[in-house]
Amino acid sequence: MSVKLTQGAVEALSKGSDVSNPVLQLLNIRQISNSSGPTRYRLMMSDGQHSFSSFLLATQLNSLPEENLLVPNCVCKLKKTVTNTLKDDRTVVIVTDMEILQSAEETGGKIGSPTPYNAEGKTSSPQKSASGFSVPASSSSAAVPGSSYRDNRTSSPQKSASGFSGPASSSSAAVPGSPYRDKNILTPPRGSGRGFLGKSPVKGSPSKFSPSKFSPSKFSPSRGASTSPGSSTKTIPIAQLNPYQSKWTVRARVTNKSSIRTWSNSKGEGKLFSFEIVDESGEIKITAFNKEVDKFFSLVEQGKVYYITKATLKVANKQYSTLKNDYEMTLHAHSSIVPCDDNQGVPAVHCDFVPIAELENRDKDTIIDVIGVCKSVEDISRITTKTSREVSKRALHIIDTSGKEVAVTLWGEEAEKFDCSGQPVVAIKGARLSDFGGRSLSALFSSTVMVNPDIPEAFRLRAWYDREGYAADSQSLTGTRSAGSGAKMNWKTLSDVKDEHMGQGEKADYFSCVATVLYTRKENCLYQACPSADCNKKVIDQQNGLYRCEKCNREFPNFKYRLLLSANLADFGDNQWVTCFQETAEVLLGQTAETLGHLRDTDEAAFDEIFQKANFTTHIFKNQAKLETYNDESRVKVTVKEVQPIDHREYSRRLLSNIRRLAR
DNA sequence: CCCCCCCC
Repeated sequence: MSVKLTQGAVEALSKGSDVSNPVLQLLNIRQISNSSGPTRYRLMMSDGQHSFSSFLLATQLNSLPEENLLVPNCVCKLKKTVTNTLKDDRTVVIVTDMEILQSAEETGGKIGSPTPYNAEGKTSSPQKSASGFSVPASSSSAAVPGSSYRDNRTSSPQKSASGFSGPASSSSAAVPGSPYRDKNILTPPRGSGRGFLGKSPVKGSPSKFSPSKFSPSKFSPSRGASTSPGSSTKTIPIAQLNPYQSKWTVRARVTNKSSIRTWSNSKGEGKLFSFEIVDESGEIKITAFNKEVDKFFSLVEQGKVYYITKATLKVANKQYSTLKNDYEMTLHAHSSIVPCDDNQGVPAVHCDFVPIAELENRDKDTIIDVIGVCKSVEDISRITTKTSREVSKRALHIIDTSGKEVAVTLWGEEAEKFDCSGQPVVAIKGARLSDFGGRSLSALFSSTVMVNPDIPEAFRLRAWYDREGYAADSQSLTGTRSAGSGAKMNWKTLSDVKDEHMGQGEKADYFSCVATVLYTRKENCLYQACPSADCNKKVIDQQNGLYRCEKCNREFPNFKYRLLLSANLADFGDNQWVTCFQETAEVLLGQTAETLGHLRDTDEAAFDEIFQKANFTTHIFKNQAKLETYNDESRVKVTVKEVQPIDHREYSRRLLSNIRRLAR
């Protein structure tokens, strides 16, 4: 047996004590009859010592039983649970995240001889039910929180087996409002001051919220004892919100408020707006529809802190959200949003600004935060999307102290309303990086665009721009058709060039590399060329003081020297022979062809020294790789088109960010 | 109950 059950976990879970990632065996699973809403599954779990049948699977985990993964005898790790205690101290443990550690086949059967756990500690007298589920006698069907949902003291306890029964076999399931028939299970009860939630229930690991970011102590009663107006309910961290509790209040800052949008589809039409809130523990999206739009739209302001309570929690559709929360909220008629003047402990909107120059090294489609001075704007334009919708767009060009510039596209209302007067500082949280024109950015619906935000970065940028930035000769990462200068460099290592078969296709390939000159071949690097300004043809020495150009069909009394230099370049992984023509060879050797020709003829030692000095120098090379066929033999020829000195600051920055990217 | 993230 490779897995070990966590003894004592059943008792701990049922008491709502902290137990981290307990390992339990599933003994039985039952689908709860449900006429509306999603199917619910009830589980009987065992820790080898005790079994307990009041586990309930959160609906977002329904795929586990439906794909026959969660079947009796399999062993599971419960990664996240919520223990809810009912009025009469009965308990239900809702499993909101789990992992199957060992299949039923691998496990082979029931582990140990667990006895039914009796929460009250009374002597349990298990009874065999029709369904084969044994339950403590004292709890009967009521281990399921059926009646409590309705504050239904008058409904007599159901004696039916386990509360698992389907409609035909039991009266309990036929009780109107039985939670498992009622999608209200996802809605906190209202009216009753004591509903489903007795104690602070969330157990298990804080999950994706890193402990460093979310210290539970910060929410301890002493520190987080804020209360919402008109209620004695303590605020709870957003990370602890789930659909299985009622009477919660969160205190959080609005980070991203949408405009009002309308929809019309087969299911109907209406309007909505949404916003996101954050506190120290996490974030969540909130949506308001129709009447709630009228009620809350003007109240909710970007950046402000509110108490929010009585909204419906539901499982978030991850497809549409990048927020770190499994749930989202919908406001309803009884929801309340109250401004809170005390911002203490509620984090301001936090941005992790990426310097514009650094965008070159980030992957396409990455979501990043950026800040810069809006140096210029393009005119607004209307475009038609693939789905033939019309939308406004406007590109801003922002620059930061890295001296680099990038285009950012705003859409729709954001584009129409943007006021570029006075070259404001613009910060965008959650922009998407695109590779259009090299590198550019696009605002999403989930982006927050802030003009002249009150943050230190903005003040620094303002000061920099007004002092010197405005005059800077900036380089844009977003290339334009007219000026290719900002075009993206196609960085390769020399081994990439071979591995990727560059230059072996029909067309030439272009790449840039950082490489060191290992060797320059001084032999035959100079030739005597036609002295005509626009002819570089090699001339024939007539040995009579005249030089003949076949191309110009003329004889000249003179010639000019031209360079055609072979060099061997190396980087850390490979080397490569390349050809440098006149201009690039002159840069590499640091001399003009004329001087070199003269030296060769007059001072051979000085001539040699120039080549020695060029060796082991490192540059940025922009190259062309092209297939060349000669005598039926083809090989890739690499020609250097440009040699540039390395900006070491820029180079180290790129190197570092590449290392970081590779490490991710 | 929405869920559009676009274009050169």
